[in-house]
Amino acid sequence: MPTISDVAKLADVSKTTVSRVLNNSDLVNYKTKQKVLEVIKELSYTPSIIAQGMRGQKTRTFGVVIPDFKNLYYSEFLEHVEEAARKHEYIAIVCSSEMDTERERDNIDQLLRRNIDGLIVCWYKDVIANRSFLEKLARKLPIVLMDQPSCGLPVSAVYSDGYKGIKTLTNYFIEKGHRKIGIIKSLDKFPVGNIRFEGYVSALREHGIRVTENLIGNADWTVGGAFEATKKLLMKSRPTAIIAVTDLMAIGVLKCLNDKGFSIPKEIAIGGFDNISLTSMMSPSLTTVAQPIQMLAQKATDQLIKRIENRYVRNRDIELQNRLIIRDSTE
Amino acid sequence: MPTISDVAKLADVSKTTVSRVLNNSDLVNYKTKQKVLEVIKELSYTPSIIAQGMRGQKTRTFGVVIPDFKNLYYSEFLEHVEEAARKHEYIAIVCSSEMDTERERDNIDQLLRRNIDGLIVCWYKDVIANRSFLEKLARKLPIVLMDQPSCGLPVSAVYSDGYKGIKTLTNYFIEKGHRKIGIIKSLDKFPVGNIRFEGYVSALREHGIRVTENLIGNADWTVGGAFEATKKLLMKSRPTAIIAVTDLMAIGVLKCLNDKGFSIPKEIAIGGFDNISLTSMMSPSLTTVAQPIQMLAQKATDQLIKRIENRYVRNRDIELQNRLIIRDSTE
DNA sequence: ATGAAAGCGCTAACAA
DNA sequence: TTGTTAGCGCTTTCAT
Repeated sequence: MPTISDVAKLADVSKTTVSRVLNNSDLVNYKTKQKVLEVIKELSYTPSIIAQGMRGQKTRTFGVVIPDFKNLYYSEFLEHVEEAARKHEYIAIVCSSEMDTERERDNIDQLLRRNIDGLIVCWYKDVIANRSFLEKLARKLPIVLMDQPSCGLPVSAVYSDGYKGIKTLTNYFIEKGHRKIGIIKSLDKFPVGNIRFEGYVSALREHGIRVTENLIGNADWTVGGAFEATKKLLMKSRPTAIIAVTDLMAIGVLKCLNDKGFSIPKEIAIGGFDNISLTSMMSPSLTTVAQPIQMLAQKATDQLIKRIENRYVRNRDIELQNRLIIRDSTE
Repeated sequence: MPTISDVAKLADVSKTTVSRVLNNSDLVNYKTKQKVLEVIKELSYTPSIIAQGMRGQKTRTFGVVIPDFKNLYYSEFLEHVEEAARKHEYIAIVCSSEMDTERERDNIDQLLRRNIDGLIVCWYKDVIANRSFLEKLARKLPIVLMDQPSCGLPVSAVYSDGYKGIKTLTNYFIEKGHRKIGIIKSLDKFPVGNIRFEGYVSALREHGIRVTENLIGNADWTVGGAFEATKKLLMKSRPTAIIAVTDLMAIGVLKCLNDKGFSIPKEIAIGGFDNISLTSMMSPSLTTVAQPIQMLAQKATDQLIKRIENRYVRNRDIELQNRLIIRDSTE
């Protein structure tokens, strides 16, 4: 790889002049500039961002940590983050923790050591329990937290309201006459999942429907996990509708119901959350609460870059609307 | 972020000594080492890989370019690449070109400017047509080409034999008595897709079955594309089995057949390629040619890192075996 | 309008 | 066993 010195030598100018040309300074004579540009082209030279970063403390690179590459919600998210980053000539380094906390911290360490300018954190873990970790991190560089509000932490946050989303979906089922509505929620204390679950509880309560333990299944965030959870749930009860707190899990629910020979939506209806593109390609296609994934990604990226480039930009919570999309898995 | 100088000052030694401690040199007194380690811990200092790279020309970072984040084959591939990279304390920067050539070159440029040590290229584009581009690239850094042989290019390659895979699948259908076997292949001249298609052609020929245009559908590599292609195909003919050259596309085929009310596999059987984890979660579960995705990822990463760390390691083609997995989409 | 020199954080060659 | 010095590729004073 040619360096700025190579260019300088060939163009018979100083490194400074080359640097000026690169940065479009107007303190350089037209002819000189042309000559330098020619040499740059000839050597197909591009400045090393690493070296630039070394000097200027900025690498035009930010990190993205996600829990799981195989969750299509993140696939679509990443696709849009990448696109948004490109527009600003930034590049994203993506790390997946595969749902392992230690691995996640490790990944973040590795990213920090590579002088990233900022970080987008996709987490379904408990923000509060990780408060001090996040606070320490936020002191080092701008952070955007995805899919949940910032809860007073010194970070920006971008999300849609999972509580409202699942509540709307549940209300829809209730309006359609369903009374025995099952739900496949997430294990443990993952606020992203819990908040959605709370929406379900609230909708039932408001309609005077009792929340019963045997209509509630617990699963990790995978298709297979939801499949198993649904199996268990069906041994305890016979709902007329099942909600999954993510589309990926809804696919597992669907598989289980299909295997057992239930007619969908006639015998059991299904609703999901996210609106990943695959939902429309299931049989039957899945009713879901659509998150504006592209907009979420774009807002997150834009907000992060704004904070990186201007230290006076303040953190903020950006809430976007989700909306119910009715498909064939409900009547 | 604290620097090596901060540590040196606080520990009252030189930067060199700190550096020695960091790199486990044994030329440092035990007590000094303890003191330095203490300070390192106190400041929670980690050396900047950027600065290390600036000096030593290595960043322990490699690039991965893929065509599409939403193809679960790549999701799974990435998951395993990440894991393999971690073992060597490398980190991968992933860029998706979203099937856009210009964007891909752009991404590669951006990666190069960040001093990556090597590059894994997932391509279904024509290697030959891009020969000079790849040759130039390979002169700059070690390259591993995925999913197709190196065709004499100065790169390493890791793949399983798509020709043999689809041929095996096709033969299986033929043995089961199928004669009208449709195929959804990829658009244009994408060798990865074409090679698989050739396996289909060869199997038919060997059994004296004519290859008919109206049993062949063309699609991009998406679920939706395959869905449309299947629709078209069914207007021209009524196969008893349909092969898709990727599982993702098989999902599109399945959706189309389900929509039309065909009983699977009784009226029409389906076969795919890749064995992404979702295949077992479709209804019915999909018969497919399993690529050893994890092993492919691991071999690719290991080979790349070997080449990075020892310039005398030679490029090689690594071919792994795929195998047919029978599930419910075929009898 | 141009260039020389210093310095970003680190390591390696050389000296002590 | 430890430290001094130089330099990786770049930008930014500060001179000229």
